[in-house]
Amino acid sequence: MLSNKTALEDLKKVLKNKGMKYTEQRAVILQILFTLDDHLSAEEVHLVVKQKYPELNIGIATIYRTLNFLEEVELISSISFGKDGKKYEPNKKTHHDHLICVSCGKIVEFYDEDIEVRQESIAKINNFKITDHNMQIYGLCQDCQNKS
Amino acid sequence: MLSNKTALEDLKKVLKNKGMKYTEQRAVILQILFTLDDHLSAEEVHLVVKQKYPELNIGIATIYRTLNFLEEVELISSISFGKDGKKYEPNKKTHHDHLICVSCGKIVEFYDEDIEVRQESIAKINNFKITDHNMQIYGLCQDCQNKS
DNA sequence: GTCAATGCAAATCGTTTGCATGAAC
DNA sequence: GTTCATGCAAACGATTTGCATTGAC
Repeated sequence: MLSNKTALEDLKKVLKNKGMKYTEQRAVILQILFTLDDHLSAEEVHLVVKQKYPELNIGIATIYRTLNFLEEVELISSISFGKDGKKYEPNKKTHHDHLICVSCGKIVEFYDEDIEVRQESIAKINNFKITDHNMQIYGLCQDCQNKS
Repeated sequence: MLSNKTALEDLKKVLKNKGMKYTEQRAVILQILFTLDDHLSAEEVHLVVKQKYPELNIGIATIYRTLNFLEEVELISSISFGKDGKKYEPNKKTHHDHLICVSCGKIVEFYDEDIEVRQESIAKINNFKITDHNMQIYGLCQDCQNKS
């Protein structure tokens, strides 16, 4: 479990290791993902940065470059939801999957041990060595069921 | 389970119902998905059509329009794989999920009753009414494990 | 002072749309 | 003959790239 603070420390460490530079842009993008702790698209991150740090005048290219980098070094991760495209979240938590409301877009995280175990056996049966997996359940959340 | 033949019949029926026209382009695209019985991207479908029916001189716009239509009327369905984007498959089979080799791109289909049941309970716990779900397991297939 | 990172604009990729032409009915 | 479907090219949205400038070290 990474806190906001340790994530920043990790960023500095990784950058130094790779001979890369610590910049405010990189720090800010990482912090936003960790403090908002939500699932944000690249554009959404851009909006938040512009709003919270207008003096930075950050470009969309930097957003993309930084998100790609942060994902590469595993400080954040991304998932592609059907229509809504790619979204990023901080790597704070252990593995989990997502319930997504098809009406309002709400995202609920869940973890199910039984499913994890079954996935392992399915991979074994098919002679696959798992590197990763993801699962999305789409449906109507309580609120949206009530509305209709 | 739809065979190649019945799929074509269904297509004709749907088109008539909707006051739309039966064209060779639409038939050919449907047939390719049913006979190859693989997971193809729009571009891949385009390539196959051009190769197998060069005289049709089919445009990429028609490919997209037709794939969208066929998916809408549920003769085919699509899934988005991480890096590889959207792929289409014929609606021949019952529901299933996918194992995907991260090295060679091979796709293996599977169905697991336990997982389906668990998904239902997870949705119930979170007050979601499931409309759909999908799950991908990424890993190395047997062949690619041997290579490395 | 050096080298990497940034912002900007142009380029690119996958997909969609507008429109004149051609094919199905 | 009417209407819908097609091919083509232009438009589009999301993402990436090239390049001159700026900022970290």
